[in-house]
Amino acid sequence: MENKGKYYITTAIAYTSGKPHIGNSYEIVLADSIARFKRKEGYDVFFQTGTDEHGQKIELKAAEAGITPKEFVDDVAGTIKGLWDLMDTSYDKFIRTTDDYHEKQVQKIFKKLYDKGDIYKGAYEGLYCTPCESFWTESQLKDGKCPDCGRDVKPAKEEAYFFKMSKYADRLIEHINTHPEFIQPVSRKNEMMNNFLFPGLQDLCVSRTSFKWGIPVDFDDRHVVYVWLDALTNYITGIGYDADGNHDDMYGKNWPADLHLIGKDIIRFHTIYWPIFLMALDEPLPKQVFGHPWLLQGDGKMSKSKGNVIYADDLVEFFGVDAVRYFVLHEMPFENDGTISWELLVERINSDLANTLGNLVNRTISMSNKYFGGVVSNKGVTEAVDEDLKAVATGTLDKVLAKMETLHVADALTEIFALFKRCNKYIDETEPWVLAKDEAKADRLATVLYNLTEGIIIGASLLESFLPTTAKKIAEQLNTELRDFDQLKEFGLYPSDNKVTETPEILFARLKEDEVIEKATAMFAERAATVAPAEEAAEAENFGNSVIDIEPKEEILYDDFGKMQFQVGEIIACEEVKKSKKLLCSQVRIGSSVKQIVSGIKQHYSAEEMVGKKVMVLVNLKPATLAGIVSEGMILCAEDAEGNLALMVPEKEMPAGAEIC
RNA sequence: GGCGAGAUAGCUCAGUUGGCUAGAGCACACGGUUCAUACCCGUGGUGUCGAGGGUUCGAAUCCCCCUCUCGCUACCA
Repeated sequence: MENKGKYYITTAIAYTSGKPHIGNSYEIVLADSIARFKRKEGYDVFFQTGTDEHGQKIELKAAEAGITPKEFVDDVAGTIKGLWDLMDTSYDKFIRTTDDYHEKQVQKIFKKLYDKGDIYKGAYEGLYCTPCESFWTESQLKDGKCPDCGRDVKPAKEEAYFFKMSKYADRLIEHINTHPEFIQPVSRKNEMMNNFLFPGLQDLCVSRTSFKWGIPVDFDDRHVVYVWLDALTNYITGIGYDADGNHDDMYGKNWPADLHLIGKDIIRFHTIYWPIFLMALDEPLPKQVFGHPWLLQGDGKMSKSKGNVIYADDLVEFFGVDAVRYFVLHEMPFENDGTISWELLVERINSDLANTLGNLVNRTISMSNKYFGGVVSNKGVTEAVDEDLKAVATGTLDKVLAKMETLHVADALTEIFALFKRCNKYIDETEPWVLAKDEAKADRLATVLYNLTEGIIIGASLLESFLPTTAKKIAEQLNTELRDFDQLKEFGLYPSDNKVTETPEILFARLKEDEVIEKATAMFAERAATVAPAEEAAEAENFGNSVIDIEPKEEILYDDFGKMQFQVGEIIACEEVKKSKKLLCSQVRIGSSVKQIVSGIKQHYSAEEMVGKKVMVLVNLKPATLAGIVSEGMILCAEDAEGNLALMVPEKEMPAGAEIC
């Protein structure tokens, strides 16, 4: 196979806050299939994946578990690597952001950018808006006041490091415009341009002082490096980048990356921040960033306490590795989210893997054994019907190549299965069992079986990148080798008079939907029973007995507190604010008066369930207009790290208007 | 609210620059076949191509408007 040069592909590194579910394990399989395919195309592939192990969330989870953050991430990283291995993925490098060489380079990179002036220490004196909890740069102020609320801004107590994003914005816009392939799918390009680049990039805060579990800024160790700056650089530190220029040869060879494969939720970080960091480092930009869609669970929302979270290892236990690989690859379209459910899994496996492919291999080998003692011979007795089979078999490679070129992996699989379907049809057209009854047709029969065997091995060779184990099994059963791509345009390379296995193994057994669902239901029930008592509190991640730290605010006087009037309010009516996605407009009875209050809680409470609730209200807040509606107060809520809200309600029955003090 | 995408068979979706009786896979029904994992092959849709209007000899495909869904983003007292 000719060498086509290097191909460096990466996945996003997985966040080690917990075991990833199947939707998160999809990416590694997709990347693996692309990596294997590129290798077969003749590229010198380097495939990197790994784990992202710093951040406040991990610090909290470790504390919750009573272990150190490092112990925590060692455990989870081990689990993730185990899953990647279970899925039969052929990564060349598994990087962890706690690896010492990575941490050292991140520190050097931070210093380098600081020395260069792209990172500067927060000059926020007079520029913090307390009510908005936002920092502003001088240029963002309107008439010297907060651009959001128009109030005074004042000196910030917390210092932080910032990255001058705007400095490189024009260059990035230029790059994106001149490289239409850079952001995939293209629809994402518009989102980035319209929402971030055109309105103007704000400088990014790239350090934190509110927690410790991160890479310290070496010249100012009260700060740790922002997790995204830490995580994104894995793509270069993993292949030997050195901030001083003493790169490993691997780096010179592989950078820039050919493809960053990531989830659509982190496209912003990979197509804006990451390219800009690279520009600041004077390094070339990755050639392509593909934000793939998600594989969502169809039958109800996943929840640990319900026990119905599907993990890759569950599916492997039920169906086997290749069946799972096939499903996630096939079910995931290019641009829209895909769905996973037990019903869909059974349907896909039965119709494609068991019926079309497995049965084809099985019936072909069975006939060879039955009619010729397993010997497959090309007797050269061809008929017109053979031509189409041969044309399809030798033409599939180009079709698959074309689909893979644009990363349409699901469509590539469909092309391969079209070949297997064609083989099945060929059996029907040639009717080997009829030929077998006439001894004069023995050579024709042998030729037919030879053609079938050849068609199957061509298909299996194409399938290898996606279902490596299955492809290998087919080759073993046919007693031959899988082929390189440059041998797939020729028909007839299967050695004549070769003998296939006498005992063909069933590749994929047909499944009964109700049995699978019954088994899955039992598994979920058992898991819910064991998980619920112990982990229900911890379930909703950081709820229950976990804790949350927020940025401390300035100390206030009792007088400040005394200025605020809190009362119990009864919601007597509530309706959605049509023009908004998050706002509910409530009529709240407070004593004998009724106030109209708008709250951003539509995603957590429906208008109907709000009615009748007694809630905590800040009543003497200056009225404001939201989405065109006057709001005369504030309904108080608790909020967790994920932004979930809970209304504050009195613990005992209290009348509307009761003072909260 | 801003920007963008989409609404096509029961389900998941294809439908190039407008053109003959609108397609594929799955599911379903019927027929054929028996080598094979009750499998394979064939046949079968009167689908308002989201609603309405317009341009055109002709529109799923172009224009206008409406409804709904989704993504990103803003607001979220």
